[in-house]
Amino acid sequence: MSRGPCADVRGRAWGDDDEGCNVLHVDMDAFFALVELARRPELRGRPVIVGGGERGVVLSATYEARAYGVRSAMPMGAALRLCPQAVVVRPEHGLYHEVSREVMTILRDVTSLVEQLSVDEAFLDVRGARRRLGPPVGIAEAVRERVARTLGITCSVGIASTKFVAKLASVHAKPDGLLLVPREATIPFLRSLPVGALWGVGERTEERLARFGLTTVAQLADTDVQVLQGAVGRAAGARLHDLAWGRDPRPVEPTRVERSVGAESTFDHDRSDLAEVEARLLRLADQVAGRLRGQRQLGRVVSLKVRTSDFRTLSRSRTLEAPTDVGREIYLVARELLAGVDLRGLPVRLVGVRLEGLLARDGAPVQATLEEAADGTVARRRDAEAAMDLVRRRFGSAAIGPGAAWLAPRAENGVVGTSGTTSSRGDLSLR
DNA sequence: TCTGGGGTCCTAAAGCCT
DNA sequence: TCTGAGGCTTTAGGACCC
Repeated sequence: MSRGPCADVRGRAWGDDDEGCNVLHVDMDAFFALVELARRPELRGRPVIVGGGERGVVLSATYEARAYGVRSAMPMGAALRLCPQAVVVRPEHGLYHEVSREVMTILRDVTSLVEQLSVDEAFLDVRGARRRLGPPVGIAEAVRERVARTLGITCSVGIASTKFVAKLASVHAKPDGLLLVPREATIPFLRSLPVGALWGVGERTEERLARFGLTTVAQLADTDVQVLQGAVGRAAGARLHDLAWGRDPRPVEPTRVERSVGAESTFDHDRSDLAEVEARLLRLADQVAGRLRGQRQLGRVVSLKVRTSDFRTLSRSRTLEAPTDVGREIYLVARELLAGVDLRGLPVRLVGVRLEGLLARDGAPVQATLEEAADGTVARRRDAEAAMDLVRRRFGSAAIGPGAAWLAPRAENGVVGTSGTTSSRGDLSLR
């Protein structure tokens, strides 16, 4: 699923000296698609696209589909025009997370220094594993063999002295391959790449750099850092210059702290009725709160995201007096933020809510306001939602939900100054 | 062609405080 | 008391990654 550079360096040997090359980047090949093939072998050899939905995009595609130009994040319509004979499979995220957990277990058998980047990739620091398991290339081969044998899917591994170069190496090893970039080959390897290969250079930055005549990493490396900073900003300019010279001191971090938790959803068709948008918002707030409680975390900043039919994205955020993990509180703030957004009369395409400023629940104050704390409303609400968590764990996520989603989405004790009946009780509905 | 959902990080403006 | 500088925080938005 990585966006790969297109320089013709694949298959070139960069040497076999692994001295100081302790970082492995393990990247699953066409992860979702190959997981589907593993359980449906009759699809092997055929172009398969995982994605779909009314307004979906390609989440993953087999290499047979990619041969027709199908890429991840491409709208399904466009993908099917390129490859009409493709088999479309609806994603099953629960399954992919399960397989992902098994992959990570295999990786943690090698070393405890595993930094999971996403569902399908991870960095390993194998410095300490060398004595037990041998050189990094052997470790990488063993990992690839075990993943293929036990899970029936393939992965590619990049080996280098830094995380960034290991990641680039795995891209060039794809599919089902392995590439070592020795420490002394780092600079020539990097200089052979286009600027788009650098971490943090997407479409916009690539265009901006091109206006300065910079299209290759070599050109970028030879450019004064202040010129780069003028082109792409202070932080990005300095970082790109460092990366172009192979400077990347970031260690492999097995315990990364999450900075935000959010949920968003696109309507199957754009909605003009605000009540429908609010109902979706309530469901999302409930989801986010449930995840926060599951992680024993609280969030202090509620952030709302709205995308209108013209694909304009607006965001609003508010810092709470005290952090929360209560869905109803998150919903009420998000709804107020929504009321303050000028939609210019356009229908809503997407709505999302995110909690930022996370902290561990243990020891943090949980009341929303002094008044609510005094009458125990928030504590009761929190208990009710925690009870819903238990029901969901036992009977599934569809078993219970916040009732106001379809009962009376705008009737909230006059908090937002709307009319309608009020409901100060739990609003729980068993489905 | 018509663009998902989960995130992270950066920038800039504005407000507040010292 | 007024003013300005500088730092910090909040907010909005953009770009990027998988």
